[in-house]
Amino acid sequence: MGNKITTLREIANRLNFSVSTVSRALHNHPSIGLRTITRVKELAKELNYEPNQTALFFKQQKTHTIGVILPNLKEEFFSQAINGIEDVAKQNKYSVLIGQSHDDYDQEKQIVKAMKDHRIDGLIISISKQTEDYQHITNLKNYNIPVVYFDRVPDLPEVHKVSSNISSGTKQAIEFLIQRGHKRIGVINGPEIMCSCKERKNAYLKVLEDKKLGIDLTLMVSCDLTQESTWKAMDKLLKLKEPPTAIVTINDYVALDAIEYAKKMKLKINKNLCFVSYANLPITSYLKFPPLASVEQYPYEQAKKATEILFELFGMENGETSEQSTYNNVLIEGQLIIHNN
Amino acid sequence: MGNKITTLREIANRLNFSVSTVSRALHNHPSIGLRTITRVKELAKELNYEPNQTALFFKQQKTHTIGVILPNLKEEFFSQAINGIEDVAKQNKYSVLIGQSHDDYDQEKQIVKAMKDHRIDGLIISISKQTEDYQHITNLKNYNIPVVYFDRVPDLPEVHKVSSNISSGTKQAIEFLIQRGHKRIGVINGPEIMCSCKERKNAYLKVLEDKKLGIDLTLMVSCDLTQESTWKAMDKLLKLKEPPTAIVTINDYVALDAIEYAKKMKLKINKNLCFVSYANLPITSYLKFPPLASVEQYPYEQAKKATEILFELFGMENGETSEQSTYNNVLIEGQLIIHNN
DNA sequence: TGCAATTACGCAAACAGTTGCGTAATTTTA
DNA sequence: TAAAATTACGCAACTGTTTGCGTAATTGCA
Repeated sequence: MGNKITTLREIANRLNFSVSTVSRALHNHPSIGLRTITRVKELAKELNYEPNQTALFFKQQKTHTIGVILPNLKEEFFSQAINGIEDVAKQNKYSVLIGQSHDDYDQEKQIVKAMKDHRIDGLIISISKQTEDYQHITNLKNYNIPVVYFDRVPDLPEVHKVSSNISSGTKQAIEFLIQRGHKRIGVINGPEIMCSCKERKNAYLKVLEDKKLGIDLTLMVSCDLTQESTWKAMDKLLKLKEPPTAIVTINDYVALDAIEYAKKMKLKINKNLCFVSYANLPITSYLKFPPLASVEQYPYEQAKKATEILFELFGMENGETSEQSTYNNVLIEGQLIIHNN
Repeated sequence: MGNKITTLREIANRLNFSVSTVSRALHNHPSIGLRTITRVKELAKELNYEPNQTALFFKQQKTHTIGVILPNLKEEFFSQAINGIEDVAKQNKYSVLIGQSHDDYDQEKQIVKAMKDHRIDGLIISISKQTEDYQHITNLKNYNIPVVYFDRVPDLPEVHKVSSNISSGTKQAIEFLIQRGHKRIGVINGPEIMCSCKERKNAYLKVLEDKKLGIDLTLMVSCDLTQESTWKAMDKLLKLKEPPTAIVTINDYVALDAIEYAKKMKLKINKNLCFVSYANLPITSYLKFPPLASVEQYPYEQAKKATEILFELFGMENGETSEQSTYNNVLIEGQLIIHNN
């Protein structure tokens, strides 16, 4: 019943050893006699001794915990990502503290603070769509908490980050549409402050230029990822004098909303109007009207890689506490997946 | 730059006070003079003092952390649930340690151990579909770690749990189908070891009896939630001499797999063969062939309630360390949502 | 048999903070 | 003006574990 938790002292008292001897015995320290080691280990097992991690966390200034902050676990993209993080963490015997920003800057800030207070050893973060300044995050280096960004990464040079290669993904998407004969290709992009959106924009323009299709900036609109703003964006595109015959959307969720709007407007999906997007969510395979194709961004791999980098940083810390000279900026190649319908 | 983390000692040394005075000053202890309090607080602010939580965790034997173990965040049900948990945790200034069992008993055990070692203050868990014995969890009471189960709860009397009222949900589902004229209603249930599955079975039988429809046990098959076993289950049902005209499945994911199988068999979904399930996933609204109806189980509310109970338990702990006389067993009423198609 | 080497263990500090108790210094009271 | 009350602070212990250093006890060797 009142099963007291066993401490080193308890074992030491029972065997008339000092606490330090017991500690060393359990760690097979060479200066402890074999008989002592045996006796200590036996009693430790009998009493089901388990070291008090909080004491260790405190002493070692390490919590064996990493923080993970992402916008929203409801998005399959992120719930896949967290698997990659958990898997690597588990391999390294680390625990995972989770927090969702819900794409809200203030919440993100709060969570970062809570995790810093919790003395996490490192942070993996995909920033909220509202986040424009990163002080609350970069500030963590004052506490020696390394940070690795993934997917939604900031446009800063001196950070570690893993993200999808939006340029090549966009190239694949647009070229796919051009090959299918589309000449007017619209884009529903995300908020300009998101780094990936600039990249998407530039890649889009570059492909059109390379293919000599001519550039019409009215074909490029943006949304803030909500259904409402997506519908507004669709409205703009469909009201053009020459509306697009295909639309590339920032992700599958926006695509679904856009498709819903198009249906309301009595357009035949993937006939009058084609859609291509990013993320390649598994659920699209069950859909009535899925996008024609979607750029798979490998969230599991992105997150896994980010976490691996974080653990590499843990390893390096010992050697050079000073500023590192190199920052990881990993690009994961996307892959356009064409859905058969 | 090498911004050292400020400690109480640092402040004490600079002001020539003792550490204890500084500590008390920061807590507005009445025995500290106003001037001292002011000076201490000023310097603390200047040096950006932040208490070392790991030291506090250690001293107070509390980590202000709750553990959450669930089968899989990929399921929207659970990613909604975690919002409920996070919200309540945040209100109480608690952090959330996460772990996914991936419906694997051994992984669940490992995670429980890791969380116990981490000295979480309490645990919220939805058990894996493989879990038959609960010792690894009930064992936590030896460490004074209270546990609240939710959704997938064990069939034990002396535990705190929150789950969906499967009986009433099932009643709604079956009666809905009967009202629509169905006389042969099949069921694809989950593994018998899952507590909710027994309940579903009993509720099903009871409704049929009440409505005097006659009971044919061949209409009730089970699966282990994988696509493969769902297809096998469908195969059994469809090969009956008199196959069912409607099928109730344990959840929407199984429904989707079952529907896919039915399509392969050239059946007209929701014409030849109707489906009703549980969970009411948001994605079903985008589906080509959604189930006719689905029992909403309010994962957010379930999880929120479970977490609230956990915090109540935290509060009680002080008063009575002995065995509590009452155990929470909350049933959340489900609601059959009929999808318009 | 006496000295060095080795073996086997204990002491105490350190991590950062909280808190019971003790005690100077100041103020109030008679 | 001395005693009592109050104010304002410090000492030290405590949480569990690790680890540098010191030292008895044992062994080896000459």
